[in-house]
Amino acid sequence: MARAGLTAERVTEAAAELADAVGFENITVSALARSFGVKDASLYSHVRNLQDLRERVALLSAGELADHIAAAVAGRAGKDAMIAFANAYREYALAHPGRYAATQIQLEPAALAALAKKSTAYARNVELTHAMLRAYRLTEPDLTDAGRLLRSAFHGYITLEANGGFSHSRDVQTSWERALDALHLLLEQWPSEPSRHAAEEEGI
Amino acid sequence: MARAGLTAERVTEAAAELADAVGFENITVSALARSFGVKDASLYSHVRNLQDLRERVALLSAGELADHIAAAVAGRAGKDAMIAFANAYREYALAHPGRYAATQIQLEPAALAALAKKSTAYARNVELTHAMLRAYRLTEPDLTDAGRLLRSAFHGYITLEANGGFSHSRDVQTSWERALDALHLLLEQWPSEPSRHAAEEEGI
DNA sequence: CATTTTTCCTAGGACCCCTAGGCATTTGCT
DNA sequence: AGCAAATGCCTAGGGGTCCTAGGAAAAATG
Repeated sequence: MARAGLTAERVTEAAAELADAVGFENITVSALARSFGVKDASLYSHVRNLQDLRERVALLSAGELADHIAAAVAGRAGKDAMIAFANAYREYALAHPGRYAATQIQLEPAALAALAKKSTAYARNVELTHAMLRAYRLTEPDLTDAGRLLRSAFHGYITLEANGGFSHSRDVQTSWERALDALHLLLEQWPSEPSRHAAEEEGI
Repeated sequence: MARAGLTAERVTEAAAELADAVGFENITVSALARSFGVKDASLYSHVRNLQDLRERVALLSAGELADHIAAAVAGRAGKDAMIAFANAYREYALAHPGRYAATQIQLEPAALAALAKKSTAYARNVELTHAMLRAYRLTEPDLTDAGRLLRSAFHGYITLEANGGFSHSRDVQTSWERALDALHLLLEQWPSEPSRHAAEEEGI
């Protein structure tokens, strides 16, 4: 019988496709085997187990996401860069929901270490965030704090949007653009110290 | 043989416990049955199927979350209310990760409609957000936009935190407090129109 | 062409979801 | 209290998934 020509890469790629189609949580070794016209046991020559498969999809996707963002941000600075970053991030997440979900799982330290040589897609994402923020002249620890807030807002907005969390009639695209305007403003005036006003009102 | 005394409520409650222990995605009818010392087929008298069980946990949790927030916000206004809201939200999510994850699934319209009489926990959460924001004197559509950004930031921060997305050494609690300060500032100066500055730079 | 390696297979165990149908316990009615 | 009805939990069983062990055929290597 002619062989299917499987490799770890092809399997991972197909798993990513499947994830986008049915959701990352719902990918299954059986379905993957069916899509190759192969018995499920055959896949275990290329992938250790389901968890391993998921981690491979996660690493693939994180790399793609970083590439997509890097391409969008290249040559831009300041607000332009921030907007481009945010839109690239959202585009990828909405176009590839399964892959994006994959990037959110926490990897085994082993999996991370094994792929450290591949310029860890994960670290790149954090680097990209920091590079983008440097235009706002923030220094540590503000850089980390602002980066966390920004990534939280992006990630939160996109997952809520994708899960139907925004039931209101207000247009989602417009809200997104307004959110980016607001975040830009926030970065320009990042409060370097906890507001004194609040501290006074708190104490008694 | 003595009966276990199951009801839909007790089963749902136990499922919520289980979700907090092993993760919402990993709750299983079998494990639940074992925890009651009962065969798994027995649970299907109280719960239609696994999806039904998940929806029940989601509704239970959404109600608890709304209660927790409402209690924290009661009697507060302005920044106090915003901080209390945010901290209550985060507390619940970190203390009950499985339940919190449950609140993020999208419910069947049928499930929502069936529970509409129970003052839909979901609508209450949106209401609470809007009530909190009214102190900032925002009007529609800014109210919706700001609410979406705020919920996104909270949700995003918490899920990233829970999934180990903040690997940096900077203290997570401090970052959170700084994020709340920043968001307060943002709400006080919410930009009612897209910034003209950006519009000029965009065009050519 | 012979040997080694790789790819894919069959067989099978463990766990899970869910349905059908039956006995036993509890409840409600007279 | 006694009896019927409703309910709670059971056994039996089918189908799906993950994964391992060991074998056969194809491909790669000498």
